[in-house]
Amino acid sequence: MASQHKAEHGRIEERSKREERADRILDAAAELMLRWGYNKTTIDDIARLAGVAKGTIYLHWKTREDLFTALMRREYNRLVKDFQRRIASDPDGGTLYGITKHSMLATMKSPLMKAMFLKDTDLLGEWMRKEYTSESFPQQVAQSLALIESVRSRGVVRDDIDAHRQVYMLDAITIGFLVIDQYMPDEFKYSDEEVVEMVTEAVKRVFAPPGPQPDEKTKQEVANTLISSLDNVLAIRNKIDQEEATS
Amino acid sequence: MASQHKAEHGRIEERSKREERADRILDAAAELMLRWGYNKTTIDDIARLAGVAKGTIYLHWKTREDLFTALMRREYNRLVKDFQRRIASDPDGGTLYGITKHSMLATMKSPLMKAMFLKDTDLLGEWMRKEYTSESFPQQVAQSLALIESVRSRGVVRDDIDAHRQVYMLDAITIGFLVIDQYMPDEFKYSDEEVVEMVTEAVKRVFAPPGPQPDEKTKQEVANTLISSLDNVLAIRNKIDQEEATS
DNA sequence: TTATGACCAGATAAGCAAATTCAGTCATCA
DNA sequence: TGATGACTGAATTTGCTTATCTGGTCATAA
Repeated sequence: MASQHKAEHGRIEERSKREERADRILDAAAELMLRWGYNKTTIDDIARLAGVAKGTIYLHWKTREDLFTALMRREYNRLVKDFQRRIASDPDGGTLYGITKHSMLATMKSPLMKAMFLKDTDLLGEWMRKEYTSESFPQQVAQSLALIESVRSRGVVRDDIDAHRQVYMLDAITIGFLVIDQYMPDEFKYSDEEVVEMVTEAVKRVFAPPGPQPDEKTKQEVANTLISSLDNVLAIRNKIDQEEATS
Repeated sequence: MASQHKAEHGRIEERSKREERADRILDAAAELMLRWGYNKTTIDDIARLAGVAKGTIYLHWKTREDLFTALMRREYNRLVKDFQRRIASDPDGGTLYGITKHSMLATMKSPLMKAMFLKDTDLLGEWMRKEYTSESFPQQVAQSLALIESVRSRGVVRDDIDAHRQVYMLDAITIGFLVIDQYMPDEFKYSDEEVVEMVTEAVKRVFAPPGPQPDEKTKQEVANTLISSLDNVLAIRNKIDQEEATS
C-alpha cells in the first residue's frame, strides 16, 4: 500500500517534471523562432538554450516539425485562454466589439499566432507550407461565422446584412488594423492598445444594431456561449493531439 | 506663312507619333510586368512586343528603370483621372464614403497601382527598392490627411476623433478590404464591386457625423475641392517630370 | 534625322565538386 | 531507466568555373 502510493507519487512527480522540461524546450524554441525564424532554428540550438541534450528532445517529439507544431498548439491554447479570461472579466465581453477587442489584444500579445494568422513566411518558413496553415485560417473563419450567427440571433449586432458578408467585413477590418502599421509612416505609430481602441470603435459603429443596446443578461449569455464553445474547441484539439500521440 | 504652318503641323504630328509609340511601348511594358514581374521583364521582350527595335526604347528613356517609372507615372495619372471622373459623376462624390468607394474602385482596376500601394515585391521587384515606394505611401497618407481635414471642416464626417487617428482608421479599413481576399477561403469570394459596397457601408458608418446628412451644396464643394487638388497634384508631378527630363 | 540591331561588358545563372550543416539514431553512461 | 552526445547520411551551402543573359551603346542603314 505504502509502496504503491510512493510509486504513484513518483510517477506523478516524474510526469510533471517531464512536462516542465517539455515546456522549457518549447520556451527555447519560441525564443529562437522569433529571433531567427523556423528555417534557421536548429534542434541543436534549442537543446543548447534549453540546457538539455539533443537526444532528450526526441524523447518528447518524433520530429523537428512535431516540436514546432506542439509549440504552436501551446501558443494557441494560451491565446485562447487569455482571450477567454479577458472576455470573462469585461462587461462588454458579450458584445461583438468587445470580442473583437479582446481577440485582437490576445493576438497582438502573441507574435507567433499573429505571424500564423498573417501567413508570415519570414517567420514560419517551411513549417507553414506543410503544417498548420492550410487548416488554420479557414478554421478561424468558421469560428467567426459561428460567432456572428450567435450574436446576430441575440440582436447584439444588426442583421440586415448577409451573415457571410458580415464575417467578411469583420475580418477585413481586423486584418486591416493588424497590418496597417507596416504601411504607415512614422508620424502614425500607435501602441497596440491605441490601435485596439480604434478597431473597437470601428466595429462598434459598423455592426451596431438599430435598436437599443443589448441588456446585461444577453451580453452574459453571449459571453458564456463563446467561452464554452472555445472550451470545446480546445478540448477537441487536445483530444486529437492525444490520439495522434498514442497512434 | 504657309510653309511655317506646314512645318509646325509636321512637328506636332511627329510629336504625337512619338508619343503614340511611347504609349505602345509602355503598354507592352505593362503587360509583361503584370505577367512576369519587374525583375523578369527585359527590354528585349518589351521591344519585341511593342514592335520596335531595342535602341528605339532608349530614344525615349535613359534607362530601364526610367521606363518603368514612366509606366507607373502614367498608371498613376490614369488612376487619378479615373478617380476624378467617378467622383464628378457621383452625387455622393463629396462624401467620405463616396470618395473611399471610388478610390478603391479606381485602385482595384489598376493592378500595378494596387501592387504599389500594397508594396507587392513579387511584382515590383527591384524597382520598388530604389524608386517610387519610399515616397509613395507617405505621400498617399499626406493626401489622406488633407482630405480628412477638408471633409471634417465642412461637417461631412464626425470630428470627435483626432484627425490623425481618423486617417489611420480609414487607411486600415481600406487596406484591410484590399488584402482580405488573400486570407479568406473559397466560400468567401466577392467581386470588386461587392467588396467596395462593403467598404462603403463600413466607412459610412464609422465616420458618419452625429448631425444631419450634408446638403448637396456642401458635397459639391467637397467634390470640387478634391478634384482640383488632384489636378494640382498631377500638375506638380508633371512639372517635376519635365524638369527632370530637361536636366 | 531617326531607327536599327549587332555588339560589348558586366551581371546573373548553371553546373559541379568539396565542405559543412543538421535531423534523427543509438551505443553507452549514470 | 532516463539522459546523453558522438555518429551518420542526406541535404544544404560554399567556392569556383563556365555559359548565358541583358542593359546600354553606336556604327550603319533607311
